[in-house]
Amino acid sequence: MSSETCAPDGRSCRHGRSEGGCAECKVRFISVCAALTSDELAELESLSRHVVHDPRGTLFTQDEEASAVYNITEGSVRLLRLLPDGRRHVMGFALVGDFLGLALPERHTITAEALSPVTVCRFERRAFQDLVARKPHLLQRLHERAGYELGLAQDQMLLLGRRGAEEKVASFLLTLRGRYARIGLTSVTLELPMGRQDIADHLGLTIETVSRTLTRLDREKVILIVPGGVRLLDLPRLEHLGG
Amino acid sequence: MSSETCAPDGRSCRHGRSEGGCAECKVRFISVCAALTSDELAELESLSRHVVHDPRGTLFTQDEEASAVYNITEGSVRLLRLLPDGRRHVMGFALVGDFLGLALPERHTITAEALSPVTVCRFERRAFQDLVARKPHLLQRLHERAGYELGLAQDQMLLLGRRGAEEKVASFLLTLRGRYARIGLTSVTLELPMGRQDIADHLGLTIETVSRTLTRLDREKVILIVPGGVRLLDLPRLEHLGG
DNA sequence: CGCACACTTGAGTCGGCTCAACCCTCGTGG
DNA sequence: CCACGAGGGTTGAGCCGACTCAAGTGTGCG
Repeated sequence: MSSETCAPDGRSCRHGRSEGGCAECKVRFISVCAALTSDELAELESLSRHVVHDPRGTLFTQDEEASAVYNITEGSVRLLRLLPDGRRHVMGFALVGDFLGLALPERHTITAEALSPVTVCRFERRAFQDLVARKPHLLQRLHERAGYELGLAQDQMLLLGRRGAEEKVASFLLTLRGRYARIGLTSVTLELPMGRQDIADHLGLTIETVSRTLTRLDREKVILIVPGGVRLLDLPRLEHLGG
Repeated sequence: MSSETCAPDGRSCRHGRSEGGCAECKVRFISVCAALTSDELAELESLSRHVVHDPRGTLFTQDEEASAVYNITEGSVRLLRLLPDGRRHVMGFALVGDFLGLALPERHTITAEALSPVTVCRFERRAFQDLVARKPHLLQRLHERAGYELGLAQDQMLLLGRRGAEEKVASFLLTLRGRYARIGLTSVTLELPMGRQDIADHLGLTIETVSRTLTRLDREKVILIVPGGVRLLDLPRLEHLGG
């Protein structure tokens, strides 16, 4: 574990060279890296640097210049936008294997904060951009991924426009379940690394409404609230509620 | 004006070879085409076919195989998603210069319907994809555009999560104004090619609430409702209301 | 004229928000 | 060991704004 210059609040960030290397990386086949040959992977690896963030640490901040792009190899991240008047909206949550900054923007449009201990594969944006320019099929892959994100954003808009707190919460749980499944996590118990306030800000509800709705679903034995998550007891019913 | 096979409802669609050619195209410099040299433009032009849609005509439908991508050269389009239960949500509106299908999806995730007489530059998806594969900087440009779209989607999510009908409507008008400005249309009068129901479905409101809100803004002399649009009378106030 | 369609306006209801209190867990320190 | 406080979560009472339902007003068109 080296000790280089780090994020403003030094406590929330440690650096280190990749250990097993990309070849053994657990997100090797679920992330954009899957588009690369082992040669290219080696090249990518030389650009990468593992960074660990403590919970509540900031990966990057809205409007700040985008100096790097990130691939999450461990932990969960919340992505949010702040309004001038102080209100906030949680655009989404990034999980293991998710790529942050795939639009390769000049400036970040969102803030990313660690929800748990988070490990990311960090690439200098400039270097990464150069690599992309030389590897069209990597760009292709990034673009596909961006299309997927766009689809998620559309789903989310639909959800927000759709009224009904129950519908929103049920749909949120199912979506999260689907995303976990996509990366090979199919436990009956759904981890909720984010707090109630985050869920509320994500769904356009208040924390009280989220809490009440979850409690009601629990009372009706659709879900079971457990520490750190929920157990999905009655999936058909949940799907019926969520659309 | 040739007469080839056409959309299912023949009345809403006519084909024709580009007239002035891409070089004289009015969206030449505001669309993705701006990334191309004149040589490439010629190549692109050979793939293109102008198609005219009557109002209410369908350009393409959600879930259907994406056989082509489109560049709008005239008119406005509404983009919507249908839910199994019949509810609909208007994801957004595409204006002159907008590119449809830039994620190059296998299947369309949305339905596109003409709001007015619409002319598009239509490219077979396969051929277009081949061209993109040969021209990395065109892909680059598409990807940038996708990033821009993602930003718009985030703005829209923020808007939907934010309560307050007035805030939503004001923000919608300002956003539309900004988009018109971006393509060189800076009239005081804002064209609203979409109906009240479309605005409502876009903002997660009901048609009555949209109507009432516009009426109130009119009464308070912030806007003036005119046939086919609104005149923005008190921009500072509107900006204050919309954030 | 009469119909269709888009939009407006009004009255009453209801779901989620606001405000406020309370509960529980966990870490800290006497 | 318990007291304490902080933070996250839950629960309750009342209110308010957007929805629902319903009727009315245009405007264009055959």
